[in-house]
Amino acid sequence: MNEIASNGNMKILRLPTVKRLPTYLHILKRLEQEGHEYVSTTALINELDFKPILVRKDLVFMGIPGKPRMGYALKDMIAAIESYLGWNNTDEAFLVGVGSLGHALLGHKPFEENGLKIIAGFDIDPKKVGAVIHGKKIFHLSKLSEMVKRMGVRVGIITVPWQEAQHVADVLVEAGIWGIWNFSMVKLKTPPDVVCHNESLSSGLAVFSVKMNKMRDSH
Amino acid sequence: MNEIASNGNMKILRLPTVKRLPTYLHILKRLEQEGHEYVSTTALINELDFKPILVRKDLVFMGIPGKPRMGYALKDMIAAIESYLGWNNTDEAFLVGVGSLGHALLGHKPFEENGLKIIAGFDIDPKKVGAVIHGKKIFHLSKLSEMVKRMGVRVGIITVPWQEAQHVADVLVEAGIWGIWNFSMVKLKTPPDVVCHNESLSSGLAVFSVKMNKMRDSH
DNA sequence: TAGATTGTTAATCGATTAACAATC
DNA sequence: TAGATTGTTAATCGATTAACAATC
Repeated sequence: MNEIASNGNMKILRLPTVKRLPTYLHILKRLEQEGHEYVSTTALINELDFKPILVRKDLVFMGIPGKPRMGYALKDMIAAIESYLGWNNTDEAFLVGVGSLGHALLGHKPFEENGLKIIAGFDIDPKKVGAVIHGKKIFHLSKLSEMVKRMGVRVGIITVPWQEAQHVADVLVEAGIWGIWNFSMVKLKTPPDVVCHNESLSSGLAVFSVKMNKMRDSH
Repeated sequence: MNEIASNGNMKILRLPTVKRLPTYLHILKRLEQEGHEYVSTTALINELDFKPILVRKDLVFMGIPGKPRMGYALKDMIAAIESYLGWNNTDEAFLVGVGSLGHALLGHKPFEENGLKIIAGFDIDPKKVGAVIHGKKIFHLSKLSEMVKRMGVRVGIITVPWQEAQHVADVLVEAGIWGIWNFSMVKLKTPPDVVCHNESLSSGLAVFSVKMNKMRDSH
């Protein structure tokens, strides 16, 4: 009856749940390091903005069983979440566009712990090509296609200005990439068998701005 | 009857709508620069992942009127969205934690266009203190409180490792900050009159990872 | 046993989508 | 007028919350 919990592949996407998983993971790892073995959802919300029942629903969704009176085994929860996210095996990625955002992502350590290893950067700026940033070499964009093919890289990260984004996506797709994490502000046109996920810092700023305005109004 | 459209203050928050606004804004500005004056929601979705009716609902929510047969006036839409977000007047902000992410945000140009001007950075690393990054000077954390008070800065951006985040938040709150944009992975304990918005790159990566896994499974 | 916690089932809430009348 | 588009009202969908039985 419960298709989700009993289905090992877990094909059903519940985005709100997925977005909460990294937060859970972070807290659970902390608790584990502090020597805990079990945690209850009521204890968890001290570190969390969500209600315990919501956490429980998320865990049911991933098929993680708890023990009445005890809570959930940290080791199992961590393993289940990491496996669900695929963060226990690493994808190699190329990053295109070494501006200030690209620069930061090249050095963002959590990505490597979370199954995404950026192995090189690409740009067209001669001042950047040849440089080594956070230990990763920067190549000219013209090398991208050949290197994707030769090295079998599956993931591309786009941090170029929006005007260039579609062109870069076209090159990546042509080279046979499987997924694109797009930090530019444009909707990319890609074939249906390429995963394309758009990330927008501006959306976060918009929410923050509106919350601030609301607070200001009430003063 | 329609409290939202008729209420100038628009106190009601609809987060999903707010998150879409920056995307609209970006497209609308582009169209305006290309010389268009009006746009219909059906035309808009060429550049968008949403359905036209959803865009229309969002516009009704902000009280932006359209003209049957013509669509919406770009100038009015842009002005209304910017005013709703408060992106037409600028907040000054301090950024704490000049690691690779902080470094990038200091140089992230869209923020300035969107009402958020980072005017200085703070860190405790002697190698960073005194430096100038993307034109912004880096001060020692110990100067933070006094400078917030003296300069009347209202917004703090936290990009320190999670272990330090609560301490930095405490300093900001004590100094009288109004809002905190928190890029660390911990839930900050702040008084109710301080706006605190958490941003998580990991959530984005989680969604991307799960989409990738799903695609892989279907191969 | 008493009590805390899980996990199921049902209720509520809010957002998206559909249908369609109103407008130019 | 005919046709395209807005904007209202209703229907659907999905996520969160509440209530409570099951479990240790």
